[in-house]
Amino acid sequence: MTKAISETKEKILEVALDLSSRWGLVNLSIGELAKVVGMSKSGLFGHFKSKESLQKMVLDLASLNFVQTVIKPATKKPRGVPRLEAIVENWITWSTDKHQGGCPIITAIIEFDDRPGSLRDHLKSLQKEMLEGFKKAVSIAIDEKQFHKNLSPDQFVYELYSYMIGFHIFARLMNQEKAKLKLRKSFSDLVVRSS
Amino acid sequence: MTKAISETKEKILEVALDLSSRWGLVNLSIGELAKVVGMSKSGLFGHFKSKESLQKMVLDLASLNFVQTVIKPATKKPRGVPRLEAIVENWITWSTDKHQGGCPIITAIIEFDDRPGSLRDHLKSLQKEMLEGFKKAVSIAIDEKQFHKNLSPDQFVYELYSYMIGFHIFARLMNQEKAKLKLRKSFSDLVVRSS
DNA sequence: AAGAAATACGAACGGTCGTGCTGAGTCGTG
DNA sequence: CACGACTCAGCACGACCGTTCGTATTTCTT
Repeated sequence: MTKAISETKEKILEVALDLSSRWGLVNLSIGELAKVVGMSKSGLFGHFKSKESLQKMVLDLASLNFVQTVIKPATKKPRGVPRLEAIVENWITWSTDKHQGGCPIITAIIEFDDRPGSLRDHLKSLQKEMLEGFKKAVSIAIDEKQFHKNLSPDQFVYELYSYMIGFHIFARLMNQEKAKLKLRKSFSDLVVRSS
Repeated sequence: MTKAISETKEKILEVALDLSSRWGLVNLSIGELAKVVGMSKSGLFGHFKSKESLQKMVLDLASLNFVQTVIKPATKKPRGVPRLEAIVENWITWSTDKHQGGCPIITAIIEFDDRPGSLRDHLKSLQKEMLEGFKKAVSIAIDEKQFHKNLSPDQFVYELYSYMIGFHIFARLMNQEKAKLKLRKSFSDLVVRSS
């Protein structure tokens, strides 16, 4: 299924991801994208049969990048709390350093939460997958006796996820370093009261 | 400064707020808006000299509604924790029952966090005002000895705000009733550990 | 009642949107 | 060398965008 992607297509998708992290997937324009990439609108369009398919591929690239920079390095850390800590730190890096416009997935979620269609469904399943991964990491911490027995992974993940999104917004509303401090403080408190 | 707004203009702005809560302020189209309201594009446009001014007025209406349905009723509750609880409950109502597309302000924040301009500045100041209000409510709870002396209102507000936004997203990703339960649980835990 | 101002309309503007078609250039394979 | 497959540019399409203009109708002021 995962066919080799041509070099041009890859380049296009990278630029598209960058643009859409700033202006959203909906307002990603093929003409503008072509201008930035340096090719004609129709030439670029030929690679994707529709805008929706382009958007879907951008989403998949974003989720691939997310796994590669946030999840995968974290799995090399010891099971339990250290792994969760790595996820948070990697996520901060991913959402601030790697994307000019912040986490492109959060942007997409807000954009599509009221736009029915296959893109929204796709996004939902990507998110569910991610949340399941987080839940599993929490369960492992419970198994390792780092978190207490009756902690609800669901609730933990809800709070963690909320802090992350809260950071994403606070970072743009106020000094970004302050927002990082807040996220780290809230997260470590969450860990302490879960232990 | 607060001139009387004509009936037509009010009606337009109400529809515009409804539409933009679903599809965002950026993608709010004057032609579509006119069609829904039932008047001509140019006739509608005449009320606002530009799209940006329309967007600004929609934002102001949203913030006015927010104050009226979330903040004002809460100030009638006893100082401290009951007032904070009222804010949370009113906010749930505001973001789920009163708007088809969820809290329009959150949508706008995500849309404009990377779009420099006067709208973004306006939005930022509205948000800061709101956060200051929350902080004040927390400080009151400290003064009333309901929260312990060395609690940081800043950190409390960050967590509360994060839970709210987290709810906004979870409600669309999963069963909405479950999301409400999560928000209420996290909030009451927050209150307990702040006391 | 007469004039001024506000309101709303239809038509049209230049521009951008996503998309389709045609044809030229490039490439690997026989 | 010739062939088909692929890649990309050029051009054009219909639709919609925000905005302007001229004009008819209503409403307010005097």
